[in-house]
Amino acid sequence: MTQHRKATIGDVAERAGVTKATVSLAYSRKRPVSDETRQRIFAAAEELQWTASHRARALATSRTGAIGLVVARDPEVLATDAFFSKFISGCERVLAEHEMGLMLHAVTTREAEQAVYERLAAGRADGAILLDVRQEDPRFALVQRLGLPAVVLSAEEPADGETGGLPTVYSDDSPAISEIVRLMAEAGHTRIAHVAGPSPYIHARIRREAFTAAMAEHGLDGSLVVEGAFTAASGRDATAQLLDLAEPPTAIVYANDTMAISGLSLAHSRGIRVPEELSISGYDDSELSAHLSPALTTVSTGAVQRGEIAVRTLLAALDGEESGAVRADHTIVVPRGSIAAPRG
Amino acid sequence: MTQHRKATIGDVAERAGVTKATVSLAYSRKRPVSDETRQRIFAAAEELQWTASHRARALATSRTGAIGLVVARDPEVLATDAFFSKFISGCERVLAEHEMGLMLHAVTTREAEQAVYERLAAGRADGAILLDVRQEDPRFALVQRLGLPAVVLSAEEPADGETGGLPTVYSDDSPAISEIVRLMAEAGHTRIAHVAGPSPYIHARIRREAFTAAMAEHGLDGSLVVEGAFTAASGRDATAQLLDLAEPPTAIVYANDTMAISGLSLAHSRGIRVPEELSISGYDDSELSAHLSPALTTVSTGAVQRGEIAVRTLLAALDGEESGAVRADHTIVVPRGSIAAPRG
DNA sequence: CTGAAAGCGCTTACAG
DNA sequence: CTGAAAGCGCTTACAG
Repeated sequence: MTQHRKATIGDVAERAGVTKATVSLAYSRKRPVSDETRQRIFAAAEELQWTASHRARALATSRTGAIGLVVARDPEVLATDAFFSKFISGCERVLAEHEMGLMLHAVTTREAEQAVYERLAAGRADGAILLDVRQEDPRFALVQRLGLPAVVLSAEEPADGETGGLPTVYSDDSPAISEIVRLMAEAGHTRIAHVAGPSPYIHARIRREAFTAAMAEHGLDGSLVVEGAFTAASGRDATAQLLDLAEPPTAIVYANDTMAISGLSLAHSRGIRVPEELSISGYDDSELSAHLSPALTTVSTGAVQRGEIAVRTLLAALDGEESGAVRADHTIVVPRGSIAAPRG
Repeated sequence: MTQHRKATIGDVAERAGVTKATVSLAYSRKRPVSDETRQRIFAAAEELQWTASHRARALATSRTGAIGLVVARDPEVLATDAFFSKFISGCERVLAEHEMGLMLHAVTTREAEQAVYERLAAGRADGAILLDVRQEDPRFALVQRLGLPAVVLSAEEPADGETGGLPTVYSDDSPAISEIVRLMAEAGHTRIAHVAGPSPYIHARIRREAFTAAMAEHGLDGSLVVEGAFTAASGRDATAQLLDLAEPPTAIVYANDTMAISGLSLAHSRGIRVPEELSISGYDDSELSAHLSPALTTVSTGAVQRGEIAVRTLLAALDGEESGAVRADHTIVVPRGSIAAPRG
């Protein structure tokens, strides 16, 4: 009989000759339990192969023990973007410490996205992390209406009230872009282009603005910008467009590695040597970037650390702590072989 | 008052002048409810902004409404492997139809892996999908001991009892590899090498065996195999090793795109032109593969469809249906420009 | 240090 | 077609 159905806390209590409360307390340590009693309880649990039901615990504590992450990008992009899996593994690291889990949702439409947040709020998760934040992102209001605790991951320090009062983990993408522009400018490049990410994204906008600003600092024209979609296809197209110009750039700053890699490949196919004839840089520090020829100068975004920090911040918020904006300062340029002096 | 705490089914019932059971039934449609009553209930729910608590429902139904996916690969690999995100988005597609979710766990150690499965079994998920299956995978016994329903995703038709009686979704990786070898052999290549995945994985073994068998069919020596780790670094190293041979291969069959791309890049850096001097092929059909120069001949594995099928099979198993082994036949070769006749 | 009871918010037989 | 009640398996005040 005990063989077939899963043991419950009641079975353990009975076997140990105590009450359910005592069993619960023996594990949670929220109240002292005598050593002897504890031994009996643990032994009984062991024999019955009992572990507390997450479902029952969730109802009793009003805590699900999971946080939600919804990604609204195309699976193709997800696949090639180095950020997500690093970020997720950072999240997992700290979730595991708390025996919590990550509910991942991949959505492709706005309606699906909204439905997912509603489900998360209905008890599928205790909170959520908002990625790929857009200008005046409607999710800020949505999670608040739903009463779903959330932290937002941003690429710039949020202005007051910008994220609707949600705790924000941010890293400033600007300095890295400035440094790359500086590397190129100091190498002697004057015609430098930027292949940006989709403009609604804050991180894409920040990188683009940082590019333009840095160009100005060096007295260069920073208006040569083409908008890509973070995909290999768009990186290739944008690069073709730039190389077809009457006066093509001698250096290109890409907003992510995927676009940089397909751009590099396109250049090669046209017989344009990198970095001798064209300097390039990526963003994300994907594993591949280090193993290309030339290895790609890119930006490590500390995605793993940011995942850890984002989860810690969310857990703190769940415990009622106010955290406001916390800076995750792990963004650094990784110089490799894809930038050199321009020809002639 | 109703403003602050979330409304419960009891509040809705009271407002609609019915019992909680009727509210529940009005939504689940498990029993007829008169139109008029239903209207009143829906109106009350609307006013109170009520949605059923997943936590309470989970306890009452003994269903969590989520399935577990644990990936035991390095985040770096995850990041570059095109398979996972496609597979996950396939899973999501059908999970969304059932208003279910995906609990994702990234683990790096065997102990962590086991702990995660225990938590899943303790009520964090209704079932799990086993990926990256190894020979005599210990997880088969583990999930059975834990009473956790599971389906396994495999790269060959499972022999009787091989997966411990677990339903298996399989696709045969062999034909695609055979076809690639055929393409290379018919182009005139005789020294063809294989950069394999880690041998404990069944899919890596199958691709390797398929390579050797296909080579034999063409009367060629299929022993030139180097084992990689599915990473860019390992693809680069394996390629260097092969190109350093006294008689280097004229064609290389890689076990995934990431290794092929870094191999391609290494070849370029040595001034070896692809495909003129070296033909190569990948596996996975990553987005990048189509946008390289030359575009990579690769294998589309139908990862999205396999995700869908795996989840459907798992859901069927949860409903008590026997399914045994189901074939997911979506693996096809995607011919592109990276294979040509050998020189001279 | 431990017990007895109520409660978390649903669903599902059991009656009518 | 609907009501009243029990139950899912925990946790947490409340007593002692």
